[in-house]
Amino acid sequence: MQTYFQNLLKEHDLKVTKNRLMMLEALQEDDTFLSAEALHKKLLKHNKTLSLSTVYRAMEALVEVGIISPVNIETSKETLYELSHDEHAHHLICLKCHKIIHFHHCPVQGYGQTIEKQYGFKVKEHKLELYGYCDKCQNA
Amino acid sequence: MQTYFQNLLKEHDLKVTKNRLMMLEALQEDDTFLSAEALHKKLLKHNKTLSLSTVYRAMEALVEVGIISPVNIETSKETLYELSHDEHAHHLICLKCHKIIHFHHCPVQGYGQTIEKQYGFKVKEHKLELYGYCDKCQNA
DNA sequence: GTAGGTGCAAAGAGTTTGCATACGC
DNA sequence: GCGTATGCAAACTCTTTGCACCTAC
Repeated sequence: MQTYFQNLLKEHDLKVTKNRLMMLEALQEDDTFLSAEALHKKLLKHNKTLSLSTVYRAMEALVEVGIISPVNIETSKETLYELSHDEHAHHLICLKCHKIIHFHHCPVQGYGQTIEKQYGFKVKEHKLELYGYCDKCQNA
Repeated sequence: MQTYFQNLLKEHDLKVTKNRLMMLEALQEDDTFLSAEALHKKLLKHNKTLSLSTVYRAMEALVEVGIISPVNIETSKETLYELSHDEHAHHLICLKCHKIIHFHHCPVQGYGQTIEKQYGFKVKEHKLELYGYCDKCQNA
């Protein structure tokens, strides 16, 4: 599995460093969004001198080549990061526990054409977030 | 028109002050989103000693009672504010000139039920933003 | 008169940058 | 060895807070 990330970095002309591999593994392990600070805190166990700015710089580089994706959600001021998925996805965000759930069906698909006709606006991408309460938090 | 805002403030048990009226008028005049700083800069003409923290505190109070709405969009780090509209709306955001256009038809309406069935997630609100290029910027 | 609003300065959170050193290739 | 990555400290941006004073009601 390490080999996979090593190749991924090489493919994008990024140097393979221990720090970057750790970050990618941590993101994979959690399979959810992590803030730069959360990632930093988590990885200090493995590299006591890891700097927060290194995390930010790595996130920047990885976002640029598309290996990871940043998201800014309403329930947090921090930018969160996750491994990019092939599939187009949106998010369910629990207002109580802040858990983030991906869902892959996109109710907005094809809607860009309607908008283009109506507003002369060329839609390139979109962001849909549903806020509410998850299974657990509803029953608590 | 001033009277309208005065009443609006009173209705929500907020004191009617010159600063707050100015802010609401400025937001109305622009009919678009303004950041706290943009609002502050704009109003310094009318009140030379207006403090940025006063703007932030006013925004907080006005958001709390629903007179204005905050939005965090991907093209700006700052929180932007606008007068609340009765109608449910989403946004088209130009990636070049950063203009924001409201649109009122909601393609996600009723979609919450599908999500609730599928994920046991109770949807309370949602946010849809379409990013792309406006009329003008497409032809430039 | 009293509670809430305001200005100013300082603090705080999140993020970015400059620079010297270390490391991948 | 060259160029990128890293650690550290400092700077920067946006926002919040403490406190004394002021103003709406």
